[in-house]
Amino acid sequence: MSEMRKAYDPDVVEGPIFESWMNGRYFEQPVVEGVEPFAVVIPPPNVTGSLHMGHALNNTIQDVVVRRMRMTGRPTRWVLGTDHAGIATQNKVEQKLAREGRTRHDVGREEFIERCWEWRREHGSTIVGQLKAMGCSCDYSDEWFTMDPSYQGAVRKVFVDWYEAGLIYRGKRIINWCPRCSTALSDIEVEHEDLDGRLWHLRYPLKEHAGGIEHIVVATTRPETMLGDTCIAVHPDDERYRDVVGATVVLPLLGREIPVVADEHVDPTFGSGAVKVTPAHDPNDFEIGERHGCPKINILNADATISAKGGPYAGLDRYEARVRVVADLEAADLLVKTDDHLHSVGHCYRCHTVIEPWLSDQWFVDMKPLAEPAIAAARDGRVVFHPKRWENVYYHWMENIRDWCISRQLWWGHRIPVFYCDACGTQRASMDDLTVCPDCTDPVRQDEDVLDTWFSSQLWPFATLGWPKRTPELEYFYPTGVLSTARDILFLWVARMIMSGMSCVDGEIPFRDVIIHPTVFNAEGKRMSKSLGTGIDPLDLMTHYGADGMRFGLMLQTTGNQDIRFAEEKLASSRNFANKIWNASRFVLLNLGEDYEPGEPHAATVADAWILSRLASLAATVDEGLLSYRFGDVARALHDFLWNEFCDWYIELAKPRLSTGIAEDADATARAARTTVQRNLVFVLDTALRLLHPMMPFVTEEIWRRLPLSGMARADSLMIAAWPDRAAIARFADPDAERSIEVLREIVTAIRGIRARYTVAPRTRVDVIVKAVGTDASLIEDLFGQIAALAGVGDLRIDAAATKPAHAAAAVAGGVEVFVQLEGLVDFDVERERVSKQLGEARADLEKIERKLCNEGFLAKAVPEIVEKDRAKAAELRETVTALRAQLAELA
RNA sequence: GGGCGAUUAACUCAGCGGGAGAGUGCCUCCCUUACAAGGAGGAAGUCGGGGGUUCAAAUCCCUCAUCGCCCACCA
Repeated sequence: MSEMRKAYDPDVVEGPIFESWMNGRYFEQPVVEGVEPFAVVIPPPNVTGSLHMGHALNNTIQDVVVRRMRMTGRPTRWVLGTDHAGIATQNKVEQKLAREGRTRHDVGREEFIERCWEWRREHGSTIVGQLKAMGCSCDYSDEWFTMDPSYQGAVRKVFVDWYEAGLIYRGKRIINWCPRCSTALSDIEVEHEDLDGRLWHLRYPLKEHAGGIEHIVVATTRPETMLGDTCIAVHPDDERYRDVVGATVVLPLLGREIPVVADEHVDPTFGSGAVKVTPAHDPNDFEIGERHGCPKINILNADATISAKGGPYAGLDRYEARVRVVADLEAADLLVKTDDHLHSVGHCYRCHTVIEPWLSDQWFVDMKPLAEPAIAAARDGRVVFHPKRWENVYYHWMENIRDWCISRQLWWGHRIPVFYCDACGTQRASMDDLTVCPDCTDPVRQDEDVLDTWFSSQLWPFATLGWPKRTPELEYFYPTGVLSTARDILFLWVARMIMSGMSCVDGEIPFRDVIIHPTVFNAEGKRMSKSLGTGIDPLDLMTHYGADGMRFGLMLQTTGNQDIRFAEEKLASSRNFANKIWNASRFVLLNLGEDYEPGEPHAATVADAWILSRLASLAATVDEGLLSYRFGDVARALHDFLWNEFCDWYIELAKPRLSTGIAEDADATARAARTTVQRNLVFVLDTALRLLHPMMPFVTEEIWRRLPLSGMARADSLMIAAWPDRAAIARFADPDAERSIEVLREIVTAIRGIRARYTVAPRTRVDVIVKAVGTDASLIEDLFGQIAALAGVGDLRIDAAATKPAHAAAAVAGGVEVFVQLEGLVDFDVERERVSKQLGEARADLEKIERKLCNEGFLAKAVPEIVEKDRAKAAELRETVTALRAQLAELA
């Protein structure tokens, strides 16, 4: 094993460590009969994607959960794979073709799909390599892709099953059409954005006056859609329009005659109370049209130009047509007015083009029957959301669920397995590719469309375990344990996995715990976006801070909050933390030497008892914290223990025994003391490294392999070493020792404070008198040597009746007085100012607490422990005030 | 229109019913044989405003303000 460098260098360490994990095949997990397993499926990144901050966070979370579980001995598999990402991949390949001056239609469907596979072969492993760089412990030997042949079989099976069960149907509906992607989208793939628009008020003349009315005013935000109007609707109870219901309106510009109908949907208080109805381009208007038997005129082509139905406007782009229609209406004096109007406009979630509601034939899934059991699964606690509040978001969506448009007019994806026979007019879904009609033997044609990518990714937790085959993996690892993801795909993916999982796998949920992690925003609080240049590349972060530094920095920021405003300084401090641990470990290892005999930890001194007690507390905090997914709390606890307790105090407290025990003239007692402290250092470090490993896998592994462990404690890798048993470590809990070290820390800090105030050189010893009585005195007496060592004290004396020597600076710490002899150094003005300030503060505190103790309500109603605690506090403050008064008097 | 989250030190955030904390930054001193990516000491906050509940409120309730997110058939 190589020499430990002075500074931890992730570049040198991470590669070989990861390779050793791969070689050890620790990531792989076969079926082990009779032992309860634990599985996690990775949210499959898009095959087009590269690692972004959301991935970095989410995969750190999963790796932490998975690594902890693996160390507990549960057979653990983290299933890996990528998503074929229909629209995203198709866009990439189309862009590539465009650079060759061609479109997908030039190359044809077959070659285009081959191009997509080629693209996947070239770029598809990018993100997997990046996961490895992060140290993610996925099973890389079992990588899935949502277009794998077996996965295609699973998708097809679900489609056919649901089709035959009547859950999938085809219909002519208003769907969301993206003119740029040239495909339908589901409702939740549309992102609504409030935009400043306009509300145009148009005057539609009646063919013949009715009830004294010559024309009806209607309002619209999309004037060009008037080309497709097929009726005017008013509310049935609206007195103003009572006489025109049933009358005929002459549609401006086109001259089409359309009726006025009465419909409950119209809000009589909005605008004029009359609505133009365009059944082919608005979902509400579609409903009205259905109810009144009005024609549905589609005035838009797939690319959002005006269709032949648009008369003189045919061929114009939708926005150009808008301008022309408005201008023509104004010229005809049919434009009443134009208001500014803030309204919500739908955009494609892939390319942000404004979508058009468009009437077309599409495939849908009837969701209500699927949603019911999935709602019940959350209600009865089989599926639990973390944080819990997301459960309500889930219920709200699931209980108002609408049918899912699953057909996409793309080429890259799972082709809809429905075959049409034009000869006998039948259609059927089939597991096998059909060429001829089973009924009439005429040739059949397959549906041209592919399925929504989410239709295939919803099968991820069971299709990656071999479903529809009843594989041993499926029987063993399903349901999985944890699903961690971002909140923006709660509906798109998580809810649908629960529904499809329960539908396909015997009603069994796909996972028990759902972690909805925070969204990572940049330092300005804006969404990280590659295209906007507001993103941060996790790979850059890893080169600066190491994989461990990035991971731990993210964990520190993963609190209950729903957003993270990314703070890079947390990564810097995490890198420093790795270095701190590295050096502390180097210190421990350098102090083991030839003479080290491994053995059990032992609380031989107060310091030993204290650090073992703190370790017991840490083990409990980390274990409970990870089980309840409170990553921020766990990271903080590890950081505070290792840095502020182990490094700052225990190692310092250990130094005298280490050096004394190895001196030439060391006796048997001194040598034994050295051995004890060595064993304690190794034990505490070993345990802490195990607890830290899930969050900082590389540095912990590198150090741990160097520790001289034996027997049960040893393993080939920390990855597969035993997770600390917090119940077993709990035996070290020692509140008395914790209090003692607290007093020691206060006294040492007080002496150091005085030294700093008078800039006493580090090597200079100072003489100190401690004024203490009773238990304090004997406690301090026990810690004499250690206080002296830590505070640079020469002569340390304890005296119950001491008064402050003339040339001393004084401090009050933890109820005892400390006098530091500083011949000729003390500045009495400085001391006076300081002591009187402290006295003021102490008196204010005392006054406050005494008022409280005089309050009868407090004495009667507060819990006894609190009253007792405050009484003790008051007593201590009284002593402090007395001491400070005396000091001030002496300074006068 | 409905729902959710946030508002604590200059910055990023913990704390969520009993004496205001961390990291970063800032000030002073120190290359003391684990660590200068460090050590020691220090300054810094009427816990968004206003009500209320309670012996006790940063913490619970109401309300207002500001910022952010989600859902909704806002012509």
